[in-house]
Amino acid sequence: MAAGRKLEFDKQASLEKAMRIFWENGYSATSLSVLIRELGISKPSLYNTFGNKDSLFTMCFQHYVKEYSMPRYELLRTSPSLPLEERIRMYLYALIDLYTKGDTPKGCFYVKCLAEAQGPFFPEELSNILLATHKSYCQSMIIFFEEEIGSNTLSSQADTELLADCLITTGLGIAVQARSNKSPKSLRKVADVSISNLPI
Amino acid sequence: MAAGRKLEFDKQASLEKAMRIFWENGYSATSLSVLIRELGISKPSLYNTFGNKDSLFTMCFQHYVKEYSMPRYELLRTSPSLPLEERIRMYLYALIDLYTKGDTPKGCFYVKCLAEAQGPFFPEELSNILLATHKSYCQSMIIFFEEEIGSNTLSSQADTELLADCLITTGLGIAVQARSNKSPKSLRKVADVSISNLPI
DNA sequence: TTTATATTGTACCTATTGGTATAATATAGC
DNA sequence: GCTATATTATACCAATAGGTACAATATAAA
Repeated sequence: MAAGRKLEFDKQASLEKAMRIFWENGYSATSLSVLIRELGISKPSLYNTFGNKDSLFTMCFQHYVKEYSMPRYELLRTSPSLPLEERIRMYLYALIDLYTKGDTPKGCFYVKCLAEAQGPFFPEELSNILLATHKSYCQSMIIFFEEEIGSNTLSSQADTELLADCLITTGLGIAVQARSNKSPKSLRKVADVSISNLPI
Repeated sequence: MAAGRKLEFDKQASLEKAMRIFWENGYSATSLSVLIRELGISKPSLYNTFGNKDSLFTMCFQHYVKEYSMPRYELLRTSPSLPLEERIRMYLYALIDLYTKGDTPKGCFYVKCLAEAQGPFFPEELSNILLATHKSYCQSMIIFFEEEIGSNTLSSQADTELLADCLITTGLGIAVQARSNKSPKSLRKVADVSISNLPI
């Protein structure tokens, strides 16, 4: 173990807390003073552990993708015996639950980041990370559908890029609606219609 | 005419400029100093004409709804001889053009506002206005579909609330995708799928 | 032409922003 | 127990935030 005084707080727990604050308020509206007050640590401790505001935000975003987005995305591959349509339903329903239930803020942190990015006063490096992540998310959704073709659960005629775009767009729209207090019940109905329409 | 010195700038033109700045950057990331620099007016002039930052933002939002959202929404009622499906397509295509083309910022100001609202540091009065507007937008979309039933262009069995939710959710998702640099071409394809799926 | 009113420019206000220097404090290895 | 290292608390920094007081300036009505 390295010499020196020990950290007096749990780094992962603090990251989770910070992420929820950004999730609720966005990057610009979240100040360092609020962060240190809510995390219960001092400013130098925050800088010592997470770098500056931008790098903390980046870590929060990656934490969200890893711990919140990815597990839902992976529902598409678990239960491979279920029809593709039903796995997509599981995926969308899980997103709806995430966006509307539990003790986390309403809506989707990922979508909030996408909405906030790209302005001239938003740090360019952060924008690049957010957009690159979204691009790779879209790409992996395409790959998912290609693999479905490979395992004969999807017609080889299917337009995988279109399918990916449709599914992702539905998820994004649902996220905005959830943030605006739409009920999970009505959003599940929307998801059902969206699924029944997919050209699969 | 009222006595006193005349305004040295065009109030409507300034409102449009301010709206585009908010559209690009959101409420929190837009500072008064940027606004007065870009509008080319002094701070007291801004306060004299538009109140404070919050009331200027509110005016910008209402300006957007009136001048940008509403005209697209009304495309659903113009050309009543066209099938409902085709009018919905016109509506969604017009939104896609707005979100991706022209000299206005990418994406949808309305969606950006919805995404930013409701945090504890976002002025509560603004949140209320944004959410109330969204609610009434959803409501008027329901009414639109009810009127379609009345004019026999939609089955009386149709679930108007579900139809409204689906159409609006699609529009919101497309707005986020547009902000994230998706091409209008691919978004039109998504819109087409979404329309072909509508339970009409 | 005076007078009442409206807009302007300059200068200023307090509070908060993101970020840091410094010194005290705690720990692990020797 | 000493020493090197890591974390802490306190205090501070310049820059900017939203907002205003005030005097100068321009205008329309009387």
